[in-house]
Amino acid sequence: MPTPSFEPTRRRPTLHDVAARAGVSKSLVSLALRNSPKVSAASRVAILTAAEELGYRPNRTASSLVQQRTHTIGVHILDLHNPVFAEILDGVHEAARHHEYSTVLVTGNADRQTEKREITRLLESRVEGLILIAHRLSDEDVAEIAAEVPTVVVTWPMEGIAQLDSVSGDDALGMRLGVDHLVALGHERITHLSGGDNRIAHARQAGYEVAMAAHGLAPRIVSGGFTEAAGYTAAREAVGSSAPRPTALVVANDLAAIGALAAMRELGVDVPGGMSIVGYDGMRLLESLDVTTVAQPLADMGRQAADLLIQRINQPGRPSVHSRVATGLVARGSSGPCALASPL
Amino acid sequence: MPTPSFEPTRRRPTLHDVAARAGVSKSLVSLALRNSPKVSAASRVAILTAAEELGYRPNRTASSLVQQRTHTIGVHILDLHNPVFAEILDGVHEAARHHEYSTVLVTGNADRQTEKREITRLLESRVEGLILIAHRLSDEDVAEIAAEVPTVVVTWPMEGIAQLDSVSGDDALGMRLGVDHLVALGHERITHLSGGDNRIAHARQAGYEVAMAAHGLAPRIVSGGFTEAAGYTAAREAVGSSAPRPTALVVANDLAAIGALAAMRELGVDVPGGMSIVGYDGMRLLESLDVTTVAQPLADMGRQAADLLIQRINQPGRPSVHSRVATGLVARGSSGPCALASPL
DNA sequence: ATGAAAGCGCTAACAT
DNA sequence: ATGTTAGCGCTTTCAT
Repeated sequence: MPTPSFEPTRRRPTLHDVAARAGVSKSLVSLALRNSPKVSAASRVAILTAAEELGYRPNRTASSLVQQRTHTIGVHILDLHNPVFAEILDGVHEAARHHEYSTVLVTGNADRQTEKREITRLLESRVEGLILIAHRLSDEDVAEIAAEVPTVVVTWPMEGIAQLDSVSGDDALGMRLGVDHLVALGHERITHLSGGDNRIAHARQAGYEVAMAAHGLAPRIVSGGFTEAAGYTAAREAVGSSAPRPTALVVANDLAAIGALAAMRELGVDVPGGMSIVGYDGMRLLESLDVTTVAQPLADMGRQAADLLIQRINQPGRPSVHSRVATGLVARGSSGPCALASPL
Repeated sequence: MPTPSFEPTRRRPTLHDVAARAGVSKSLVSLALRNSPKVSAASRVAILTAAEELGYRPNRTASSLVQQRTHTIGVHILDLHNPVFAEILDGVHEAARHHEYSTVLVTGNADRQTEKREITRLLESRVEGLILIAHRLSDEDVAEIAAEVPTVVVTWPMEGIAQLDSVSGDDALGMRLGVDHLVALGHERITHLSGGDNRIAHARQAGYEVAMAAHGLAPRIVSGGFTEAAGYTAAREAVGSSAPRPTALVVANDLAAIGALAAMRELGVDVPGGMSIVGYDGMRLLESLDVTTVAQPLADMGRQAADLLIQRINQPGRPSVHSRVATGLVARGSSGPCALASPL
C-alpha cells in the first residue's frame, strides 16, 4: 500500500482529484465513499482505487459545514487528575459510540475562565450536544449554554432549566450512609473534611450536617478541597486543633481521603485503629488502597448522560430528566470500631 | 444581556444576519469580529452590538474550511485512568495555550482498532499536528500518520521516521536506578513485574535485565501489565511461586505498583519490612501513598512535546528531535533494607 | 446510474 | 474604511 506524503508544496487531494482520476463526477465519488447503493460496482471500484492511490482523506470541516451536522458531542471534564472522571467517561464513550457519535474532550482545569473558553470553542465547533462532567460555571452561564445546545450536567441535579438534563448521585443519602457506618462502629467525634466552596462540596457538607443531627451528634467541619493536597492539609488541621481529637473523618471525596490517609501516616496515627476514614465517590483505585467509601455507579452515570443527551438531540422539546443514581457504602479497611467506645 | 434561544425552527444567526442588522457588509463584520484595526469605531460598535443582540456565534467549521487552518492540535492518550497521562497533559495544555493552539483530546482505551479510528477522526478534522501520549499502533501506522501530519510521540524514542519527533525518559537508566537503589539496600532477589507485551514494557524489562546483570544478579520476571489489577496479579504470582520468595519488586509502572502493594497487604507481607516495592513514572499520587518510584518530569515532557510539535508545524522540514528527559529515583517508604541481609 | 449546479458560513483579494 | 466577489471541500437537489 502506498504512503503518499504531503509536503507543504503539494495540496491534499480532494474529492475533485479523486473524481478526475476515477473518471467520474464529484457527486458520484461522494456517494461511493459513503457506501450509497446507487453506485455501480465498476464505478465503486474505480473510485475506491483512485482514493486509495491518492491517499485521499475526507475533510470533515467541509462536510460538517454543508451537512449542518457534526455527529459530535462535546464533553467537559472538571479535572483530568481525578480518576473518578475517567470512569464516568468510560460510560460516556461507550454510549456515544453505540449511537455513532464522536466525542471531543476538553478540560478547564477547574478554572472558570478556562472552562468558559473551552466550552465556547466547542460551541463554535458546532458540537451537537454538551456533557458537563462537573464544572465551575455560574447558573446563568449554564442556562445560556443549555439554551443554545442540548446539555447534560453530571454530578449534581440542576433543575428548572429548559433543554437541560442531569445525572447525579444523592449526596444527602451518601453522607448519611457514611455517617451511619461510622456511628454503627461506635464513633461520635466524626469530623467532615469539606470539598471547599463549590456546589457539590456544599451538598455533601449539608448531607453530613443532617446526618450528624439525626444521630444527635455535633458536626465538626474542617474546610478542604477535592485534591489529595487539600485532604492532607485539612486532615492535619482536624487532628491538630485544640478540640478533642476526632476518631473518624468523613471526607468530601476519594482523592482528599487519600491525602487524609497520608496525613495520618505522617502523624503516626494508625488507620483504622486510631482514626477511621471514609471517602466519597467510589473510584476503583480505592479498592487497591483498601479505603472505605461512599460509591456511585460512575460508568453508569456517564452512560446515562450520553443517552439522555442523544435523546434530547433527537427530540429537543422533551421534558427535562433529572436522574439520580443509587449510592452505596463500600466498607473496607480504613474504617473500624472506635477505640474509645470499647474500653480495653 | 439577552439570551437568545434557538429552537429547531429558528436558524442560527450568521455573519450575514449580523451584517444586515448592523447595516454593513459581511466582510466588515468579519474584520470587526477579529479586531482588525481597519474598522471605524462607529462600525465596530454597531457590529458588536448587533452580534450580541442576535447571540451570534462564529462557525469554526466554516472558518477552518476557508482558512485551511484549524489552529488545533490533536492529542491521543493511551489511558485516561492512569494519572500519569493527566500530568503529561498539563504540560501539553500549557504550551499549546501559550502558542494559541487549541487541543482536542481523544483516547483509544489502549485498543489498537479504537486508537486508529480516533486518530483518523482527528486527521479528518484537519488537526495541524498530533501528539501521541503512548499508543498501541504499529510502526507502519505511525509512519503513515507522520507522513500526513506533524507528529510527536511521547514516552519512547521513535527514530528514523521523517516529520516525527519524540520525547521520552531513559528506561534503561531508570531501571538501573531502581535496581541500584534496591541493591544498595542489600536486596538480591529482586523480581521485575513487567508491563506486558508492548514497547515501553519491553524497554523497561530490558533495562531491568541489564541492571541485574551489572550486579551479577539473576533476573526474575513475572509478566504483568500497566494497571493496578495486573500489578496485583503479578505480585501474587511473584510471591506465591515455588522459587525462593523475592525480597523486592521493581514494577513496570506506578499503577501496577499500587496493585502490588494491595497484594502484599492481602498476603500479610509487610512493606517494606518483608518486601520492598519500587514503581516507575513518578506520578504525584505516589507521594501521598509514600511509594518509592523512578520519576520522570511528566509535565515537562508534555510541554516539550507541544513545543516540538508547534515548531514543526511552522517548519515542516526541520530534522527530527528525540528528546530524552532526566530520570531520577525518588526514595520513599515502600523500599527499605533487606531483612535477610542484616541478620537480627 | 451519473452529472451539473447550487450553496453551507466564512475569509481574503481586490476594488473603491 | 467599506463593499464585491470568488471560493474553501463537500453534500444535495434536480436533471438526464
